[in-house]
Order: sequence, then C-alpha cells, then structure tokens
Amino acid sequence: MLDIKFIRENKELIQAGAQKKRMEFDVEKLLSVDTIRRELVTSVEGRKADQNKVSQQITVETDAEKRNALIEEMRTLKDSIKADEERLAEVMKEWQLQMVSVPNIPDMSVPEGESDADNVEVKKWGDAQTFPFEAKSHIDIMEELDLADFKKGTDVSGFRGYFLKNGAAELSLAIWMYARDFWTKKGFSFMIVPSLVRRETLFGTGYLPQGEEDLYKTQDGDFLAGTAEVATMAYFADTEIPKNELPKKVLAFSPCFRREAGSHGKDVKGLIRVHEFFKMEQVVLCEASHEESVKLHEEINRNTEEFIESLGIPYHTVVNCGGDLGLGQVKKYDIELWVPGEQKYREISSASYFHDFQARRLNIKYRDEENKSRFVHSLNCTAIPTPRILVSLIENYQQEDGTIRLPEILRPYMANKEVIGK
RNA sequence: GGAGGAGUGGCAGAGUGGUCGAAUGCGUCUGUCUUGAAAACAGAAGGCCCUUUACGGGGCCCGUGAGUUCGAAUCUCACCUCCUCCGCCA
Repeated sequence: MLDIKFIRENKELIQAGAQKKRMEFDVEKLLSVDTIRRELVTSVEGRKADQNKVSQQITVETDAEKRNALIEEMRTLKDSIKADEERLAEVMKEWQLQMVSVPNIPDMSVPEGESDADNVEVKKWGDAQTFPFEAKSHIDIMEELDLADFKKGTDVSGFRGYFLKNGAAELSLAIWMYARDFWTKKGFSFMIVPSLVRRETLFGTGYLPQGEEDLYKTQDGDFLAGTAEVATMAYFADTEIPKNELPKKVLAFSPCFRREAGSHGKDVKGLIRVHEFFKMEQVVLCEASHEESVKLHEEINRNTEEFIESLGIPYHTVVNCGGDLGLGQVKKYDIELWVPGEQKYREISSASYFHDFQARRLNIKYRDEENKSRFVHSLNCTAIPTPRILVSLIENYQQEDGTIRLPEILRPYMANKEVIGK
C-alpha cells in the first residue's frame, strides 16, 4: 500500500513503475475513483455536521413540540445522507481494491526486463568445480546412501513428497542449528513462528489478494504460509516499536507450504521444488529512511552470501529485473547456488526491501526524532531453506566413492562426522 | 463441541441513550519551586480522513462490521479475541 497523497502527486512515477514491473495497473482509473470518493466524503460530512448541530439542540429538556419540529426538519437531510453514504460505501470498496493493487515503485538501479531470464549477475563466488569422475545428481546420491525416499514420499504425501532419512535428516538439523548460531551472533533474535495464518496476515505482507492459488487453505478459511515472513511481520502488526529497538532483526523459522500452482511441469524430481519445506528467514524492520533500507538490504543479502561461503558452495548473486519483482518489492537480489548435476545456478535465497509498503498495510509504526508517528520500513531475506540447500551441498561435496564429504563448519553439529556414507 | 462472562485512552478502571474523545488513579511531558533531584502545586498530551496557502473548520474512531434512534461507549445482530466451567484429546 502506498500513500494516496503520494500517488496523486506522483502518478507518472507510479505508472512508470508498474510498467517496469510489467504489471497491469491504471493509475488514472484509481485517481478518478479517488476524486469521486473525496467529493462524496466532503458532501456527506458537511451534511453530517448540520445533522449533529440540530441533534445537539434536542436535549432532555426540549419540549415535545419543538422536538418534533426539529426531528421533522432532519428527516429529509437524513435520507439524503443515507443515499450518498450507500454510494460512498461502493466507491470506497472500489477504491480499496485499487489501492491494494498499486505496485510499489522499483528502485532506479533495478534493470529493465521481462522475467528471471533478464536478471543481471552482480557477483560471482567460487569456481564451478569439475569432477575427476562422473558427477551424480543429488537424487541418485541420496537414494544410494539411503538418505531420502522419494517413492514413499509420493505414496504418502503426494506429488513432490519426500522423506529425509539418516544423514540427510541429521544434516538438516545441523544446518538449522548452524544458521541459528550464525545469525544470533550477528544480533538477530531467533523465533519459531506459525505457518497456519489468517487471511489478513497475507494481505498485510502483500501475498493477497494476488496469488491465492499458490497458497494452501484450510476449511476454516485460514492459510498455510509459504514463508515465515508472513507470521513474523504480522507479529508486529498494530504496534508501535520503540525507536531505540530499531532496526529490529529477527531470524524466523517455520515450515513453509507452497502449492507451486504455476509450475506443474518444472523440477518434478528431487528436492529443488517441493510443497512442504523449512526455512530460516531474516526479517528486518527499520526507520523510514531509504538509505537505511538500502544499507540493511545489502547487509542481509551479504549475511546469506557469507553463510553460503562458509559452506564452500559456489554461487552467484543476481539483481532481479523489473518484470521479476513482486507487487510490494522495491528491489530484490537472488542468490543462486551452483548445481553440478544440472550444470546451472539454482535460486536459494531472495532478499527484498519494501519501504513502508508492508508496514502501512500491517500498521507497524514508530516515533521519529520529532515524536511524529511514522510507518517503519521492512525487509526480508532468506537465511537458509531446507531441504533445497541439500541439493547443491550434496552435489558439490560428492566423492568418487559415492559418499558425501561434510563442510568443516557443519561437523561440530554432526557429532564431528566428516563423511556421510552408507 | 456445550454453558456462562468479558473486551473502554500507555496501563488500571468508571461510565447502561443526549451535557462523553470519554471521570478517576498510575505513568508520560511542560512549567513553578530547588544548587540539582525528589516531593508538592499548576498545566499539557491520541489516531485516521476531508477541507484550508496558513490560522482554522469538519467527519469518524470506546474489539471489528452492520443495524435501531433526531442522538449510541451505552440498545440489537453477526464476527473476532480473551476468561471460567463441562466434555474431548495430548
């Protein structure tokens, strides 16, 4: 959500932003609804003021005759107010629908482009290693070492289902605990948050009204969130955060559920794209300053890069083009890890900032230096998702004998084991 | 799942149809006093929206949304949340 006054004064910017994001949005349509809205509000409120004045003349002491006269006088006024109020309600509904569809303006530095194919590499780390033997896919490696069961996965859970077993299950726990240590050392507070969330939380974070088909829904009308960001942001909804607690940095853990509605044919095997997974997410709230947002955006993205570097997995970072940005995002980086089995980079992390887009919808405020109430800025970035991280971890660390060497940093979390074998 | 009770400002808490954006207490801020602080005394203080160059004017907000009424924190309905008891489950 953006400020309607800002939209009014910057309609060209808004329209250009929507164009850059390849989103259909007509700012003139919103503004014409807004004009009608304001005219109606002014006229209705003027008559309400009259009505209130007359009402105040009627008190307990008013005699019956005068009372009846005044009530009669107001009857036509009331009817006219009512008619316009009904019209206003309809206009407001349309106005709100338009307002939640206004795309946030992408940053100047966001490249033009249609889709993820147009994202621009901004950093590359590590060399895609060549193996002196024939490299296998994580699926083969894991099945041979009895680390996963995809057959049972689909039998039990359905399409894209999986079981993690033995060393892979332990490795998942190890990564979680290492991530928890890594980020708490950087000043993040650790939270385990719900995945089962109410509709409003998804509106607040910008996943609704668009994108409903990607979410699992319960018979009570609640949803299973696709990221811990949803509950974490909603945790702060309708609150005022003391300024000295900003920036607020949270490492949030939760199960995540995604229907992957638009990607039926893609990545149907293995652990790349699954319906149910776990994720550690960085969520940050800060003062309403573009510079602060940019600084923290770089910082949280760098955190994940460092984490990946400590695991020794080759990656590159891309800046997402306009067409690959969500409704509320101002700018986004994706970190993609090298997957030897596919000979390409696959997304592992996504870092976005929103300015006050989410905070407006969720009503998250603080008081600035002048004691003025303002909306915070919000940002988030994947810390680490499991099991997807296992794909590149296992494939990059596979050995000729079919076993998996463990990155040293993880060994303390794996009872000092060095290798995952049979 | 069944029965009952409750939701008021930063907090506690009064208010059951008009004089209530809301008593009172605590807390907060500003003065006076003081070398300074405390105490005491005096005073101030919410959000959203429309309008105005500005000063200002106006509307809405007592969990949320509808309704009754000339007039609603107060009455009616629905929903949400919390509490108590019973049932069920871990």
